[in-house]
Amino acid sequence: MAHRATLTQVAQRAGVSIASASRALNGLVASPATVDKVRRAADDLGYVPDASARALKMGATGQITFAVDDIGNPVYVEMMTGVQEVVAASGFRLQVTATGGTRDVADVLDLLRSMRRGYADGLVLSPLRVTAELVAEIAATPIPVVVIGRLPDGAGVDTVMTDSARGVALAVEHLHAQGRRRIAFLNGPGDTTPGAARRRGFDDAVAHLDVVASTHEAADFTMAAGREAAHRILTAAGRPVDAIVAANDLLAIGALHAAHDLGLDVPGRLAVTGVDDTSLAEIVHPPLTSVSLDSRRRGQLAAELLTRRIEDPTRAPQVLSVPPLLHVRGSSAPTPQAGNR
Amino acid sequence: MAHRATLTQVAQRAGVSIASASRALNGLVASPATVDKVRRAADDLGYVPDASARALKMGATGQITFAVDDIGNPVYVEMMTGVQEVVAASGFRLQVTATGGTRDVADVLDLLRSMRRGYADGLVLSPLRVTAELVAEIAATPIPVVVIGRLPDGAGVDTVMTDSARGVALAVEHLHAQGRRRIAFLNGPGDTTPGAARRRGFDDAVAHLDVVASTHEAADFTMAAGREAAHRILTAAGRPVDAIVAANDLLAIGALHAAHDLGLDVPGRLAVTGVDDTSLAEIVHPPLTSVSLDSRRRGQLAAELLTRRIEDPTRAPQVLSVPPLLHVRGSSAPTPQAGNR
DNA sequence: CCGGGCGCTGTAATCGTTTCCAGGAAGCGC
DNA sequence: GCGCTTCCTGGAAACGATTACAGCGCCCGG
Repeated sequence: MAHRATLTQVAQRAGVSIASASRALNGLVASPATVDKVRRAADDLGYVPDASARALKMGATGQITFAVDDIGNPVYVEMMTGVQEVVAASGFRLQVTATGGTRDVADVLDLLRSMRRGYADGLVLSPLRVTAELVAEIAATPIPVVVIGRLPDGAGVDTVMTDSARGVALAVEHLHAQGRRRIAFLNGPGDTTPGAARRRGFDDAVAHLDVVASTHEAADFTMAAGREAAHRILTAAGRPVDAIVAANDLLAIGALHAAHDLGLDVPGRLAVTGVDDTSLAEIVHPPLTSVSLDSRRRGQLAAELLTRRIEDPTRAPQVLSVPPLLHVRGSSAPTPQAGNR
Repeated sequence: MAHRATLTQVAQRAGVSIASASRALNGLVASPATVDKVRRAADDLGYVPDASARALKMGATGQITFAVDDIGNPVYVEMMTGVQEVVAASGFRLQVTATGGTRDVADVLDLLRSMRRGYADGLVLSPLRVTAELVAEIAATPIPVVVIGRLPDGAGVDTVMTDSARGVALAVEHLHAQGRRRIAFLNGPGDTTPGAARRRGFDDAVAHLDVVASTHEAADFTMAAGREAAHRILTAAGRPVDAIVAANDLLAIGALHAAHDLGLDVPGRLAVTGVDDTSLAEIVHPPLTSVSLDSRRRGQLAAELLTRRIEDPTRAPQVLSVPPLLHVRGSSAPTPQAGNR
């Protein structure tokens, strides 16, 4: 807990003015002799420039904020990794803020408002729910914002999206090709952006296929909610479903558990697919077929958009998209009798 | 991207001096009339105080940094959650920095040095490896640091530890009580702090038990490394082991996979236990018996120590400890046919 | 020998806040 | 009416850095 040296002290010790000291340290015009003296003095004192003072003077903090709704979900961890990679490479520091639970949209508004204090030079945001208020607040934020997700058309904000509707369709088509004909869709809350998109994808996909389809909503994008909802699906009266398409990996894993609880063989009696292709997909048994939306890549792209916009705030807003990709694993294996486990 | 209003503008609009404006907004002495005028002006202009300027003047940023080695491990996510809870409640903002991969200790030193720039008012650190250099650098850091883990005695740093050696012993004793007698310890890198402690715990525990014990090291605290090492353990010549004690959940899950690859029934032929009791333990099948070190609680405690020290930097350094707790689940069920859960 | 240009330096202003200090206007008791 | 306290206010100095500007010495050509 030693005390910090200031530029004034360095200048004093080197016997020059603070202006010269600053110039010497920043590689601006200065005689070799001065540079040498100042360098030595700075080293002796262990001088490091103060971030707040520099930020105040320069009008830039060198920080970027990533706001995430639910740190518990590995998806966001992966996104964060992607963001961090790019952000660190550009010389920024990453600041992560958890905007509370999934239920509260007020939190993220608070965050946006607090950004006006100038904590960071840019913000990456991945909101679960998009309201008009949110869009307005983003527009009013004095620093560049990049959204991972989907905003209303013409929002004029840099965005990285993915076609998760198409992703769900990929899963449905895959299951259909494997001969599954009674497919249930296990969605998260329908009023969230991903919930709405994935439901649309499911509906569109089943519309032109000869399958018996049904849709169900879990209370949350969590494993517990998925397990509970899957129980309902699997114990409902009538002919049993032979496949569950879950809107995300956590829900899918909940479905795997429900199947196990009920003694249903996966993939023999029931196929299950997830979305996000998180690390969890390879951890469970049977390994989970899942649609990758490449969260890490989305994080990288978002960070790139952001750093580019910080450099040149006049750029036209850009919308990038990452295509979904189906990863087939054991949970949707073609034939029952392959019988792993 | 509207431009930001400054206190000067607010004061002008309210027709008072900036001193009065500042006082009015901060609830210091000011007449009701002034407060009213200033409030109104501030609202009109959408004024929010600038963080950098305030930080410069006050010498405090209102930020706390949490440095984590490996965001991929759910343990750290849980710790982060705990830290965030306390930190947010105290009015600080949390900044998370990933200090690269597990292999590089230089990173965390860089981070510590960069803290001297005054980015934050405090730092929570959970280092995987502790070197003399690290301890020295911590001592030289101008802001309070709290370490989650274990430092050399007398380091004089606030610390939150857990008795992970005892934790491993709990697992061993449990397995012994269930009748397991040929127990393998699946450790991560032995040169890490947790690796060393857990190995010690294992050695001590088996020393006074009638078991055949062996120790093995995986390259990393990851599932892939655990699977690979467990393969070696399970295919070694001689009488087969009937239990694997893994040094963490990821390794344990790797072992579950290896067992499955080899067609070994868990818990029938082989019991497996993990450490950390992460959310993954309940995701796998059979659910993993694991020793909880309550990462979230450790995060909370660390954050509390930190905020308290920030308030009063003269406090004597404190070392807190969280006791390990064994959570028995299916992967170590007593008898194959009991099949609980 | 003198003036212009060049290279380097120091003084001082500035970023947006907070806060010390001095001073003015009331209010009060006498 | 006078002195005192009380309350509020504005001016100005910080915090630690960057940087515009002016000034200094020196070299060089004419």
